[in-house]
Amino acid sequence: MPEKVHTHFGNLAEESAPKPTLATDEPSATENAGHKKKRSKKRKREEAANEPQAPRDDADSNAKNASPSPNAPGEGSKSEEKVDSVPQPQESAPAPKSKLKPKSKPFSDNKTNFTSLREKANTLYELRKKLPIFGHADEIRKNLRDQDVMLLVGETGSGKSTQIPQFLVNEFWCRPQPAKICKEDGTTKSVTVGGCIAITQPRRVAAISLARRVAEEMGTPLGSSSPASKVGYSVRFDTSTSPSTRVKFLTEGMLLQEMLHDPWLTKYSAVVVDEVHERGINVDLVTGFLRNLVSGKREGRGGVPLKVVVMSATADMESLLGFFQEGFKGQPQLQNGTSDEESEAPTKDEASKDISVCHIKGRQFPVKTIYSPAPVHDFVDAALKIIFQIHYKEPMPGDILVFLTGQETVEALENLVNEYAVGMDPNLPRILVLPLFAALPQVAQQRVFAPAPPRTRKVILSTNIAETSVTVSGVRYVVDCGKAKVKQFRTRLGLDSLLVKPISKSAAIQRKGRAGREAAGQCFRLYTEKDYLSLDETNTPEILRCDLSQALLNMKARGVDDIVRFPFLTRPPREALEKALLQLLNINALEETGGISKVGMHIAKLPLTPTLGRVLLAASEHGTECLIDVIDIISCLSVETIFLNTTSEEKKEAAETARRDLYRREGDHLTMLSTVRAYAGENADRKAWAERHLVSHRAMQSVMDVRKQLRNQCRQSKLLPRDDRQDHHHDPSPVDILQSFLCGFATNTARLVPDGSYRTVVGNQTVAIHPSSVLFGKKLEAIMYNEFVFTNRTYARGVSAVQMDWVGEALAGQ
DNA sequence: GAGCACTGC
Repeated sequence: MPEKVHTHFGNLAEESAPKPTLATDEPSATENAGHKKKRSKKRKREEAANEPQAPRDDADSNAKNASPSPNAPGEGSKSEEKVDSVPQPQESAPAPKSKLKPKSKPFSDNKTNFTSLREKANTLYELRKKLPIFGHADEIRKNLRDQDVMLLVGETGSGKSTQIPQFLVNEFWCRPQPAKICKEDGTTKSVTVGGCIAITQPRRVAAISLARRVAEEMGTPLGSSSPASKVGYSVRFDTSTSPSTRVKFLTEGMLLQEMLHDPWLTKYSAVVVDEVHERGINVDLVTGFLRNLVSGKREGRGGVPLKVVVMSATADMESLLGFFQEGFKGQPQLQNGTSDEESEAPTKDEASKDISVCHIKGRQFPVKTIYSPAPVHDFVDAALKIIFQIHYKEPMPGDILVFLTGQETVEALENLVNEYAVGMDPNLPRILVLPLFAALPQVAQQRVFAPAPPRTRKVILSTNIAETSVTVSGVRYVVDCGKAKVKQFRTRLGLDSLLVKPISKSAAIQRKGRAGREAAGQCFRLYTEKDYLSLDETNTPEILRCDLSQALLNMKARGVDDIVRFPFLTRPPREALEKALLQLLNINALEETGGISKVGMHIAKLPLTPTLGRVLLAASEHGTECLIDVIDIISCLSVETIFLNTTSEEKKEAAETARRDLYRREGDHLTMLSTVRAYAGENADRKAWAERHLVSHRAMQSVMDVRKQLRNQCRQSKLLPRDDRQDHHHDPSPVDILQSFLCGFATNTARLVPDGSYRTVVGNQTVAIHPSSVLFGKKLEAIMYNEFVFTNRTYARGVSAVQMDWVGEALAGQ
């Protein structure tokens, strides 16, 4: 029910703003109202390589968001850093005959204009010198000469992500060191340790664009474009490095993968863990492994130290400091026992006992905070008032960024602002409303980065995507509803909940900061100061909010037998750990003793959740054809939803008909299979095919990437024949496929009860088929589902019809 | 009758 609320903010006069009667009289302004289906939705955000975004005037975030393409829209709206673009090599260019380096990848050094690279680097150097971190270079170098671990608090805009690797790369300890390592049989082996710096990032876009930026600053070609390239990156499906790579940006997951093969990280002299405050689960694993590595005897590195820099934007350094100190305290004194005398590695034992801490101010303009004087019940309505208040009162230029909770509230407010703007004083500047959320099609997202037309104020209505992932320039006003949707895994129910929750103080500060990137700004918080003070300090780490089975299997695969003694940055509750262990036992990934099984080892190497990995192995027992089909389905399940929502009514009709030949009565799994097959079988124009069927072309491209990766892996592990180049035109066997899935998802099943609803087989919970399912509204004996999610009610997503006796068998088999 | 944000040999 819409409530009339008075949102009078500070001393800002309200009378000049139009009275938003619409907002208060119109129920649809609320979170659950119905301004929906106005636009095509559900498309994954463009991958890094195609993501043009406006550059910014601070190097740090500029690099993280900058467009890879020199001609991308949005680039150059700020001129400060706009320099002649460096020639960007194209991966697809045919290999020219190069006299210089015949072994090099297609891209030739004779095309790389080193002079122009150097010139550009010189220009950039002038800008680098102005970064807040630049004056700390010597201090940072000294810290890391003396100590192995450094914690660095660098506020946004300090330039830490781009500059730290450059400060360190020419240090003596960063050179490759000859070392001898003891092998298990007692013999020693001469190896080279170190030489490279790894910098981890939570997102692929950031990893790629930072690499590009640092390459420019260092005046070196990027990645695999030249064998002389000193800067590269590595993200899933896209690794670009050269034999000369000294600075490598990678995603956290990628470093974990590298550690699975090289637990001692022998390639690296230093690992920089960036954006730790975001606290994704992978950061918790990485820091845990790194702590063991730096505080241990380094025998696998021949005693050569590994420098670790942990960087965060928020000042929550005490817990990190305590975490690493604990590691040094608990370990035996470093005796450098296995290192050899010729090694030039510093042998200062005491160095590894200490940790340095460095604090760098950000470069930020002041932002004035204005709180709501009274609690706000309808933040869409409150935001509407504030938007027009700002627009009427505040001078141009100055765009408005509004943080909302989800697509629904974004679209509701979008409609209200547009309706309202019609009656606005024609002498006022115009308002351009721009929605921004991850499911928004790429083209629509890009409109946010284009500068506003003359005499127009942009009003960006965003989910928390704008908090970290995306930077919009031109913003001077932030309106913060104080809430966000958070996914939380509830261990006891095995249920994922997506709920609107208050944000943390650090998120509130982050949102506010978005107003002060280019000039002084204002932040309107749609909650009281008292509410602010009662917020949690930091975001709940992901490790406390997610299913731990994959993380635990990962640890087991690395030989961490005693999970309880693993150094967790934040220790998950015992119950969550036990649940995950039980789940791994159920799918036979662990032995009864708790050690990893052969099956588990196999699953751990797959880029899949343990359950999906188990399904893949089960399918291989049903034969090659079943495995091929199950890989197609699993590929769909590991990307965002592949079906787009229909835009207009007429289009909907046509699309529904076109899609109907893809639908399978067995359920979503076989529907996905038929979709992948049809898409892969389309040789003429896959994009047009996808459009005709209202299937997300982007999602399908990811599906094909995953499919290729999984097929390759199955070939390597001999689950698939090496020469399966023939097309797989066999008829799928739904029974084999669904029974394979039941091997992983036996507990994700529900049966129909007499009142027509479904109850879970384990736990007897009520569950409804999600409206996105092809089985929505159908009554079947029993269903199996991939996800059990709570939003407004409990839903099963990724649903297929199964028989109760299969479920019984599958449960018995566990 | 519905979709916060990320990510992986």
